[in-house]
Amino acid sequence: MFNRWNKCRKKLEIKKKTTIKDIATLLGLTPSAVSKALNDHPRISQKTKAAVQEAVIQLNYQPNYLSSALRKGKSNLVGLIVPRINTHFYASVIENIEAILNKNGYNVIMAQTNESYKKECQSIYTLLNIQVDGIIASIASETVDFEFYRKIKQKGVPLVLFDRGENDLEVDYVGIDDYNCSQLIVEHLVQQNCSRIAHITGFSHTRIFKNRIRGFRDALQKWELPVEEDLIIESNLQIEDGRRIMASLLNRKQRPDAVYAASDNAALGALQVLLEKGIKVPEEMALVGFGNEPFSTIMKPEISTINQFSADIGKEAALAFLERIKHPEKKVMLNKIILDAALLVRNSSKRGN
Amino acid sequence: MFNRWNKCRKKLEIKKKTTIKDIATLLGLTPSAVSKALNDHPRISQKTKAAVQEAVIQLNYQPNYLSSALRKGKSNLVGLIVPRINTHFYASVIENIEAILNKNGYNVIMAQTNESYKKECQSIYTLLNIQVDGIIASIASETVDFEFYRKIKQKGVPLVLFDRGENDLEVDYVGIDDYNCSQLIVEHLVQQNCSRIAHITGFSHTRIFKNRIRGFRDALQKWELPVEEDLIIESNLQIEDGRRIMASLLNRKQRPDAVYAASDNAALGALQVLLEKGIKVPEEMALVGFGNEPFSTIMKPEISTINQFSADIGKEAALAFLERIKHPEKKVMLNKIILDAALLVRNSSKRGN
DNA sequence: TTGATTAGTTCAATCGATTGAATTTTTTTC
DNA sequence: GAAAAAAATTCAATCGATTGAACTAATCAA
Repeated sequence: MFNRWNKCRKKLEIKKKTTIKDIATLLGLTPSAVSKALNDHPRISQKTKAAVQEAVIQLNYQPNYLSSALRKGKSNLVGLIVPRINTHFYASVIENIEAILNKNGYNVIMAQTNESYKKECQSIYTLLNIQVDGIIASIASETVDFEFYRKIKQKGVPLVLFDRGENDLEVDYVGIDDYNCSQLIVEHLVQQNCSRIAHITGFSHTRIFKNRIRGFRDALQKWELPVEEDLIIESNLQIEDGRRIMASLLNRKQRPDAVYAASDNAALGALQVLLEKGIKVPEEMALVGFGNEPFSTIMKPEISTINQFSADIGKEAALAFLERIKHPEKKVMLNKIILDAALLVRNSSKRGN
Repeated sequence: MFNRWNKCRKKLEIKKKTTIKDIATLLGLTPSAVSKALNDHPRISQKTKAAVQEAVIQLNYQPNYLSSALRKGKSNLVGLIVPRINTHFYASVIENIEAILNKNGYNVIMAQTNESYKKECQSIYTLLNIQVDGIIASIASETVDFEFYRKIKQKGVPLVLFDRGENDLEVDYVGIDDYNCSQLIVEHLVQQNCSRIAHITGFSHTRIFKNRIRGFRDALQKWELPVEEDLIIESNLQIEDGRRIMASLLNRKQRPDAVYAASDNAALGALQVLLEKGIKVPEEMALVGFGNEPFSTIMKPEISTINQFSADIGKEAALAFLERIKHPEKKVMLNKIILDAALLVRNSSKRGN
């Protein structure tokens, strides 16, 4: 099939793929001399290099990436595995990873897992198959078995995790201090005179949520508030879950006076219910989200949230990969890069007292 | 640098890259026999094929994608150029393109232009350099010169455009009927007894916005409303522009009684201003957006908008590419696939009359 | 038994660039 | 002007899989 196409192109003389051979012929050199000239080899004269550069332009030469990748044993491709690209957080991380890697001669191959373990395994398999030079990933929420990630390590392919990481894998990790974020939020809410704080969290097998829960519990104790287990509620953190859980919280005899949601989506769902029921925010119920998604500022009141500085996370993840490539001899081990995050206090939790 | 790493791996015997050679040695065959067995060549016996399959599992063999790509002259990579991935629309298109192409053995390389012409040119250059088997793109808003896209065509690389297309390029295009969408919206607003409709549009050199404007004008005439040129306002369609333009519209002596924004973001900005100024929506000002971004339903009132069925756009774009690959002999020409879009009437434009 | 078929493999070239060693060319030195 | 040193280039193997042609067995017909 493809051959027919190639032949067809040849016949029509559309196919003009220039190779170093063409340049060599044109200049009366050998392909190897041309290759060395292109790679700025010290043993090639300036005159020749200049001539080759000229010919490159003349013949509109583009090096065949595949052949050089094959020969050099590296593809200059980096796999990027993310749960979803449709949040501002991931979009921003991706944008920054892409920018930095592009600048360093790498291209990014994207794979979305849609939070599915199966899709994640497939993606890893494919990326390894394509011979990527490294993989940067944020683990799907479904994933509890890290066998496939271990396979990446075994193959000697650099692996960097961000946001959703896993200590046991003992690889580079870039993220924020989730434990501390919970502490910040609780501290802030306590200062706003809240005393019964509910926490809508994600799946507790995920490390980041585990940490947020831990931080939440410890902070309550620090401020001498009772830890009520039934105020810590697991969810998928989507809008619907936020609505559902908020509604159920409101039905309790003893309502909480503040809600800390581990995502802006959940916070948004909660806020919608509060507004619909005419409950005053933040007076009757203070609300804090997580992630600083753009929509957190479009509601009235604007939603207080944690700014994760997604751009920095992307940058650091890309840099961690480049560092790994530069120093392959370094032993791969758990290397956590914890970035600052900041609490953005907005009207959903700002009681004027 | 990389060689050192390779040597290092060899020394540590981590490097276990099995090649067809290894399989050949194990089974007492030649590499070519193994290759043919793997590719289900008719002249290889079933027995041998079975043995090879067994060995593949035994040795944990993964074919070297680079070498086969080099030999076959195709990379199984498809370039995907989008302005931004941070809207629901593009995220959804990408998700569906990826799903379909993956299923057909292709991998997707993503490039974001951030609406920049320069970045777009770079992306095209890189993708061609990587020898992608095709490019699926949505043109950046800055782009007015299509030279680089022509280069794709010249190289014989299949090109499919979606959403932001260009007739002159004469390639496959997948999109919706923008002209008709404007007509739908005007018709709806007229039926809600609106008579002075403003239109916040995008950069008018972009074909889709040109079409929406044309549809808007024609619809006004059809309904015998005057076309007031100063009610058609160009913008970058972001929230801020929506706010700014809405504010200026409100300052006019003769206010419009409806606004049709060519993006949900612009509609959102407009709505914020309206709510802040206490103007009743839709009674005093009806509002319609475009794109059905998820946030269009989180405000009160919910924003009426156009559902572009982004999933279908993605699917069709991927299929158009596959079709092109399957029939390379077909002459490349303008081939428009226009999908249905639907007006979602919500409270921002639903006057109870 | 010989010649013709067919099945099953192997051979050898190829894709295009890279690279260390070898060779040729040029320059320097005595 | 010959020998030595330095510079520039060529040689040839390589990366790993693919593929048409060639070759060897085994099977069949006459």
